[in-house]
This record gives sequence, C-alpha cells and structure tokens, in this order.
Amino acid sequence: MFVYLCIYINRFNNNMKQVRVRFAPSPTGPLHIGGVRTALYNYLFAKKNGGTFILRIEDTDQTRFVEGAEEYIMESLKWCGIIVDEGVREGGKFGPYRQSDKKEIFKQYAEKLIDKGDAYYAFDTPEKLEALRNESERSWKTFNYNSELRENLINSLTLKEDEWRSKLEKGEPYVIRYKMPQNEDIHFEDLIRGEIVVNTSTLDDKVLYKSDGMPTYHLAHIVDDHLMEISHVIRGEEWLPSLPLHILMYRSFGWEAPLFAHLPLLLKPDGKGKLSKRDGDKMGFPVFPLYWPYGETAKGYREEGYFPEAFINMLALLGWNPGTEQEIFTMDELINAFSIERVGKSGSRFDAEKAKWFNHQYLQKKSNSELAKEFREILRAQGFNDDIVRLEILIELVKERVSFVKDIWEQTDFFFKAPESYDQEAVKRRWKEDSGVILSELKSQLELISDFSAATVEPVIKAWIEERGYNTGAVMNAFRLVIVGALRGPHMFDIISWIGKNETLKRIDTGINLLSVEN
RNA sequence: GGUCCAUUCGUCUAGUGGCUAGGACGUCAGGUUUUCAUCCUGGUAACAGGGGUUCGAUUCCCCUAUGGACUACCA
Repeated sequence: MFVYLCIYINRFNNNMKQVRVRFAPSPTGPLHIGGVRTALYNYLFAKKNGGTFILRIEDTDQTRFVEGAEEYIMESLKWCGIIVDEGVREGGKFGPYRQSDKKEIFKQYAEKLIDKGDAYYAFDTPEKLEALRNESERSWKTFNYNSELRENLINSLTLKEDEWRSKLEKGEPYVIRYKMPQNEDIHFEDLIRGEIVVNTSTLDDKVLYKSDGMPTYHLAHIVDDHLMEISHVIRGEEWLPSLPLHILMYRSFGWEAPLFAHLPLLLKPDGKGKLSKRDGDKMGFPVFPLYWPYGETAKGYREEGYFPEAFINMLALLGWNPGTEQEIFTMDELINAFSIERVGKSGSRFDAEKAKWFNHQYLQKKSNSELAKEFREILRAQGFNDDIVRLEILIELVKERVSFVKDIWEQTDFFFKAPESYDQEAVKRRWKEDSGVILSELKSQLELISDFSAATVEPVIKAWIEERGYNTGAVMNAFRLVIVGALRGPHMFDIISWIGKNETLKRIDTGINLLSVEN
C-alpha cells in the first residue's frame, strides 16, 4: 500500500511539474531534417502538455563553429511553424540561451564536482592518450579510460595536492574528468525504450571541461538542463550510450534528473546507415529544410516547393503514429494527438515519394487564389503574366494533377503560348488524312459561336459531331493536337474557353497548315 | 573489438497469447475520361532464423543473424 502511494505521489508530482523541453542543436552547419524532427517532437510534446519550448544553442566547440548556422536553425524552425518560447532571440528568465555566453558558470560547476570528489584534474596530453589508445588496440585490448588506467596517469588523484595545485598555478593545460565509479549497475528508464541497465565498468572517465576553458556537452547540457528546469529531455538515439554518465552526474550534483526519451534515427532511403547530406544529393531530394548558401551549398524543402505544413506532417509521421488511420494533420491536430508513448523504437527510412504525396494532399486543400499568387511568380519567370482571376480559373483546371506549384507551369505552358511543334508520336497516331478537312469544318462551327464558355461551346460541338456522324475521339484528338501540340492537358472545351476564340481559331489554322502538308 | 539499442509487406506503420495479420505510399491490373494526369475499384506483398514457456505464439523468455548508434579535450 505504501509503495503504491509513493508511486502515486511520484506520478502526481511529475504530472504537476511544469513541462519544459528544449531543442539544443549546435551551430555547426545547416539543420538536418532529423534535427527538425527532434525539434518538432519536443515542440509537440511541450504544447500538448501546456509546456514551454526552449531553443538552446550548444556552441561549446569553438573549432566547429559555422557562421550563419544559428540563424539558419532559427529560420528553419520559423518556416516549419515551430514557435520558440524561450531562446536567444526570444529571451526568457533562464538565459543566457547560448552556452558560450556562460562558460564561467560551467567552470564553477565542474569545480563543484571536484570538491565533491566525483571529478578530477587531468594533465595528460592528447598525444599521450592517443598513443595509449593505439597501443592497447594493437595488443587486442579494449581501450577504456577507467579507474585502472587513471592510476597510471598524471592527475589530481595520483599527484599529491601541492603538486597538482602548483601545476594549475603555473597554468599547465588540464582537463576535468568525471570519476566513474567502479563496477556499479546503473538502472535508468527511457520513455520510449523502457528500463536499461549498464555497468559502470564499461564506461570511461569522460572529459567534462576542456583545456580551452569550455565545458563539453556532457557537463554543459546537464548544468543547463538543471538551471533551465527542463522536465523532459527528448533527443536523438545517439545519446543513449552516454545516458548512464548523465544519470550519474545528476546524482553527483544531487539534482533530480529530468525524464528521458531517445528518438530513433532517420535512415537512408536505400541501403544502410543514417540519412546524410550525400543521400539527398544522390537521390534528388533535400535533406535540409531550407537552402544552405554557405560553402558547400545544399537544397532545401522550402526552395523545392514543399509547403511547410506538408513537410511537418510528413516528418511527424516518420517514427510516430497516432494509432488511428488519420494521416493528414494540421499542427494543432498533431499537438492534440501526440504522445511520446506512440513514438516507435526503430529507425525510419526516409521515403521521398511519400513526401511528394503529402505535398499533393496539401496542395489540393489550398485555395485557388493562394495558389494563383504563388504561380504568378513562376509565370513571370517564364516571361508571362495574366489577370489573377484568370489564373485562378486555370489553377482550378490543373490543380488535382500537380503536387507542387512549380508543376503547374508544365501543365499549363500551352495556355500561354501556341505549340511550336507537335508531338510526333501523337501525330502519327491521331492525325488522319481527313483531319484537316474535319478541323476546317470545326473551325467554321466555332466561328458561329459568340459566347465561348465551355458550357456553351461543348453541347454545340458535340451535337455537330453527332450530326455529321464523326467519331468523337478522332475529332477531339486532332483538335487537341493543334491546340496543345500533344495529347495531354485538361478538358478541351475548358482549354479553348480559357485561351479564347481568336487564339483557338488561329491555332487550328496553323495546325492544319503544318500538319496537312507534312502528313 | 567493447557497450547499448533495434528487427511486421519494397517503404512508413497498426495490431493481438487464438484475427482471413489492418491501413498508407509505391507497384500491378481493371474502370471512368475525347488525351495525359487525377480519381475510383481490385490485386500483389510482411511477423529475420532457431530454441524454449504455453493447449496455442507474430505477440513472453533465451540464443543466433542482421542493422544501427556510441566508443574524441564533437555535439
């Protein structure tokens, strides 16, 4: 009974605790879609639970800093519709939100750990450690910087206090390492994977504080998560192996650890391994949300014509599912349906075809006027323009056959310009000896019609075809050939209605002249 | 090599100690259409393997295989 009560109280506490989650990328380049998904799941979880979504920049590695990356990350989240509650731009009560701005604080905490006896100063050079590592590999042994090894190295555990203190005073380079306990089973819980047990003897003395005066990830994120009162850490699976260290550090500091959820990775569409920039280039789809303009440039979903809603919807379903058959979700619906428990355990292979399908679905839901505005830009680039209302009519005609706004041009080019050539295959199949004569007759019929709307023209022409005993297919295909130049496009009467009577008659003349002579 | 994680149609996935193992994308075949596309209908296709536990395992346990991550003074 007592145990149950404890569990109940514990749950009660966890539930009552203000949900605060963070997305914590390091600004080392453009944000990969795997990173966007991590941000998304954090965001969905926060909003679902009435919590706060924090963006923290983890720039403790000065050697990997990339100009423009921080702005890129913020722009990406913004484009995706992921709203940051606290961050570098937004501010907040738990700042600074850029880790390099608080290096002094991290140092204090590292020293605190030394005072507690759970960390120590180490003076061995990287070169020396590298040599040791190579040596043990050569002799078939697993290199492990553990309690055994540290006995033989130069650090504040093996040196006398006055010795290492004088080293510090002389300004000798040092790092601070965590003193990993010997042979202890660490039990911890992952929200997605359940309980995991790891023995500390397989872990090593990780560096917490580097000789350049910056903390490593291990120190910085734990201190920051604690200071920022993070309730749930939702991050990539690559962190799972170091979770025991993190759990141990919370214990050393005497802090309550947040709850953890490790997300499965995004995998390559074909073959093996995790998704990388190369795959996108190779397979022709973007791996980044936005175009990356620096150095080695990279394509972005935005520039490829994806709607952010479709992109987010696609990403949300890659590794998570609602347990229902619903596939199309607005951001609000995602928030409402989201739960960590329904995130899958195994990696997801990215599927570019399905991404397209999502965009198709979203394009169908867009209003014609919205699409017309976007299409107009593309049209201008092609050297054409038209009245916005006419463009809306046009879009209605081809909307359902395209997945991207930029596809509209390929479906409508012949609306704007008469065919310059005729598809040879189609001509062979559909242009008969009497086609020229029939089209001349058709032209005469069309000349009699003043109202050129499809609704008026269609019945008249159909009646004429029937009256003359022509084959509908034969007439209409030849007609299509001279108007479009190929056997494609929407309903014929919609096309001629849109391009108008004059243009229609002109194209018939041109077609008859060119095709009758050649064939 | 060591540690950890994972494994249902080609892909994303649902699912249960007993089901014809469900859906979506793709693919294939029909249908609609004056063309192409869309659309509609239907088909194809999966529980990695081997041991247990059990009356019965895709489901629970173990082993193997495969894949992945980590193994930096990178995050």
